[in-house]
Amino acid sequence: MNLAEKVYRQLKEDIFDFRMLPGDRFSESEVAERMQASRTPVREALYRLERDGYVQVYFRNGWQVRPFDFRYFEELYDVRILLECEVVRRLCMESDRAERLAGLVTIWCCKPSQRQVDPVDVAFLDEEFHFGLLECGQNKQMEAIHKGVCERLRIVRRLDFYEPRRIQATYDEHSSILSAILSADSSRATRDLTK
Amino acid sequence: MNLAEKVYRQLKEDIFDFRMLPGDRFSESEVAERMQASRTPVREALYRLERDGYVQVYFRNGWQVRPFDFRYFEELYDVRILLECEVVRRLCMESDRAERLAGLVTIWCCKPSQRQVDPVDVAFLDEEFHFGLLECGQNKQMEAIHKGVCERLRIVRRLDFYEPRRIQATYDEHSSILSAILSADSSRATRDLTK
DNA sequence: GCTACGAATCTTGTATACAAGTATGAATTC
DNA sequence: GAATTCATACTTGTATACAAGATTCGTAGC
Repeated sequence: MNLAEKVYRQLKEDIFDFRMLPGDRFSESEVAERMQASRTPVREALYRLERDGYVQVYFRNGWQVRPFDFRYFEELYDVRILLECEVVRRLCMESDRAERLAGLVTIWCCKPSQRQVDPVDVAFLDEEFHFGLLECGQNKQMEAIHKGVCERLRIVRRLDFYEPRRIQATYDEHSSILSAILSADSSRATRDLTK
Repeated sequence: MNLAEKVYRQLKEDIFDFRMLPGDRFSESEVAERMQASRTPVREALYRLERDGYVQVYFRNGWQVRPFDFRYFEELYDVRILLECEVVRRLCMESDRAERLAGLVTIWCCKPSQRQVDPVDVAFLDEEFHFGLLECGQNKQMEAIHKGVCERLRIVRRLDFYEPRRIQATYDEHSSILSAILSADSSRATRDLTK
């Protein structure tokens, strides 16, 4: 793996795990020193993160972790739901949807005793659920866009699963969505997805 | 403007205008020499273009303009239509849609004698039409994603407008879509968008 | 003629040096 | 004390040097 790639991932993790807080300012040299690298790969990583929307550069005046913007997250959430609803609608018209959804069904439509309880695990599974839906959609570009949107939402979604009730609700919602799709009830499935 | 930014735009233009053909291989030094710059800004531009999906890098083995992939374009087109239909549906439920669409209406619902005829102009106006729809959607993130999709489609769309019949059809379609939205007929508007 | 091998050349990946602009803070002036 | 000016340190933007790996092509050997 590239050094630039490593730095990119590390920085993203630092932002997701709030080791670098929204609004924090920093310089390329600081990061380079912390990562034991030169400025060149650090700059590559930073410009990638800038395009991803996580940081911004000021002309000859340092970098900043993008401050929180609730409207931004709401809008992304809106796009995520739009894409997922579309895939669900299409899936409801496919005859082989049961096979395509098999993997998700075994994870989410399990007995209550077999449900995961660790917030970190559930957060991960939850993201996989939404990715899994898009994988059924037979449109790689839509999938890629959806993935990008989910990644950008991850920073706020992680916080959700520290309430046990949220975990239970997620299981209930996801199994409901899946059963709705299996019975080709797209309006119920999209309703569940939307709330 | 940055040198890196300039190089980025120039390269993109070169790809759009087929001065660099899909499948062409090239090196950073070649580009640097042609652009009268060093490899540093050229590399920044190339990595941006790679993330945009226009070129790809081979490990210590040069770059290539991404070859044509029709499935790729079809899928992007699918996403574009999905986003536009959604905006149109929402627009049909807004009471101030006439004002928001005013700019587009004056361009597209004009007398036949006032229609543009130059393919390049019409291609530009066409893209502006689709951007314009998304601007009415009140979701900046959706707008940005849509813009990215349209840009990636531009390379194939440019070719469309060298048929005069295509120009006339575009005017007819766009004015039909706009009038459908104005009368809050979302099913007709989305049907027109889809074909 | 065909294969194997190796040097030369090319490529990107990374580090570093320098250029150009920005902010900061101490000294100066009023 | 307040405002201004200027030197200094710090930032990113760019060019260049070097490292490490890939390819190519000629040559030796058969």
